[in-house]
Amino acid sequence: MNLQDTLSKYVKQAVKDIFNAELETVEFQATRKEFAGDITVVVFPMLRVVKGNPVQIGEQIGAYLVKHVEEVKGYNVVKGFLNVEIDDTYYLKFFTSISGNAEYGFVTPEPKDKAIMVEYSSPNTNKPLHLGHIRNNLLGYSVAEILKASGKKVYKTQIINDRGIHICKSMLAWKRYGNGETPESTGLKGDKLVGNYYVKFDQEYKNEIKELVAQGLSEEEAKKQAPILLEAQDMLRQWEAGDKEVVELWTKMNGWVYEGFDITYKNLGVDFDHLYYESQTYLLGKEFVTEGLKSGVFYKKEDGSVWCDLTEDGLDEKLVLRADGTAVYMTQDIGTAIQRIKDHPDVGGMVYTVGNEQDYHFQVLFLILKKLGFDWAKNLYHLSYGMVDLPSGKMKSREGTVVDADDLVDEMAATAKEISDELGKLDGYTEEEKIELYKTIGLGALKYYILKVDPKKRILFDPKESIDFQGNTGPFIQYTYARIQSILRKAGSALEGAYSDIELHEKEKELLKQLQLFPEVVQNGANYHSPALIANYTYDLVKEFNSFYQNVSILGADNDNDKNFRVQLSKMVGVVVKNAFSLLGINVPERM
RNA sequence: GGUCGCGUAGCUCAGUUGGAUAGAGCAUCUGCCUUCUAAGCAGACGGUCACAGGUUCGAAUCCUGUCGCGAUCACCA
Repeated sequence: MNLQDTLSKYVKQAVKDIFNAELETVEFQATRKEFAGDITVVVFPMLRVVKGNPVQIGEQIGAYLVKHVEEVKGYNVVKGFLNVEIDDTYYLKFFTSISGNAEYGFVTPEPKDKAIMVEYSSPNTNKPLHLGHIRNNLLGYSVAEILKASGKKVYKTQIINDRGIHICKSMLAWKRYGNGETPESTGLKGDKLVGNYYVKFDQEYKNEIKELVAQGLSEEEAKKQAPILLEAQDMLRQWEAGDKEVVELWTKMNGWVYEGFDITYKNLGVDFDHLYYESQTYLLGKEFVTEGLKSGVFYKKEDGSVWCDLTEDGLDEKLVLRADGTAVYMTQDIGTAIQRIKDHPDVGGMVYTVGNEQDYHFQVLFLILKKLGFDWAKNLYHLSYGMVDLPSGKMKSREGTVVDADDLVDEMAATAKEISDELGKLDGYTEEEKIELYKTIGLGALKYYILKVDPKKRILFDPKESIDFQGNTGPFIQYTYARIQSILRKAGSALEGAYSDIELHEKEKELLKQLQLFPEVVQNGANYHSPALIANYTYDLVKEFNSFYQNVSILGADNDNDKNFRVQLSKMVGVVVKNAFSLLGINVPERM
């Protein structure tokens, strides 16, 4: 039984014994720093069942707790707040129970429990990944790791949007203007090469529109009739018909893109258990549209298009199949979801990491899947996150106003190198070790910067104001970890030495309280799908440790008893920092 | 226009069952490296929690309205 449960029980008993009243729940909060005490009971809510002066009530309950609860050594009452002082032995007992547990805070999944599938990334295969994708990847990966740590079995997946008109645009532009260029011949990453032709297409398209407008067409007409667009649409039809030449080109260029993506994913440190390709799932979606037609979930309009009427649910009518029988986004997503459960029958729910611009789409998708009668449809969650905008506004691939993912990762590492060189603490490191470290720190800064903010809020990213390495940042936390490791390297026998009858320093007690919170933080992070909770917790822990470090001598303690305890406490803080950061996908260095 | 989300210090953000004088970082200013890593610590400065009502012993938090920003309302994805 934890402290709060114990106190809760005795507070209820006190109210019963003293006031002859029944208390439903007891409200607790952490005691503010300016008051003595470790945990605070809020008296006000009790006034509903106990009439009287809150201060007096607090006094009486406080006295009762001191008398009956071993862990309570004192109390004070301020207004309606009963501040309870807890004996050091309670905290020391807690520390003994977790010390040396490398998995502290993490829960091992039960094999019989249902798994969760987490989808993230899911790019189009016509352009390189940019900062917006980075947020998506970091969020999805982190939430998957947090769910795992909270005791769930997790599959990471994505749906690769590998078909459609956007791909044909790059293909056509390459065919027309590419002169047979390849990643090998140009030295470009495959996704970058293909992306260039996507941009090229757009330029030509715009030129053609201009010409047509000059010839007297309206802009709207020109946009529809530009020959290059018509040709791309023709290419899409050929692809759907299985035209050998088009499919070959499609396979080749997508292959280049995948090679490029793999490098980016590797650099970001994200991975997937099972990939899905739209080109392989959209047909299943069509099948289930037919099923839904039979069962009356959908209906067909005169022109042959198929719709779902959601007006009774407060939404609109939604198209699920075009009049010409081809699939739309929704068709494909229905098929993908069903395919995933077919492949992984142990999956009982899914998390979709997709930007908030698609909130409506997922509301509709989930509703349709429910209407189709899938029991897992009630466990679908749209992890909706805000856009990453630049000071100039939205990032647009076609207009080249994007922060490229690979470039940004490189720049972060370069900044880490600059700072590290200036500080010059890496004597004895080989060049390879240094490069690895710069990457760890640079990525740590980037990942923390993005993950510490609430997913649903939009992020304004100014490339001119580089990401900080001081204060509430990834490198600060990594630095603290390295600092702890430095102590442990010098600690010798104190790492294993016994200790007893410790009189806790205020800073030590604060650290122990903070350590106590970690398991709950992991669960909250999972429940709220929020890496930000983990990030903020870690920052608080590390801040507390640094204060301890600067105010209390660890290796220079007065006696071995204190020294042993402090070293082992520091080690445990390191373990939690490392574990917490692993949930954010951030590595920690031994030195920096 | 309908729907959804956001609005907290100059800037970036915490504040998740409604609780004490709203907290951090950056920036600005003061101190602290002959002692365990100063990417640090200790402190100062900085707020009509968008605005107006309401519920409550108590509201940044819940409800209503207003304003501002964003997204969405495609036989696009």
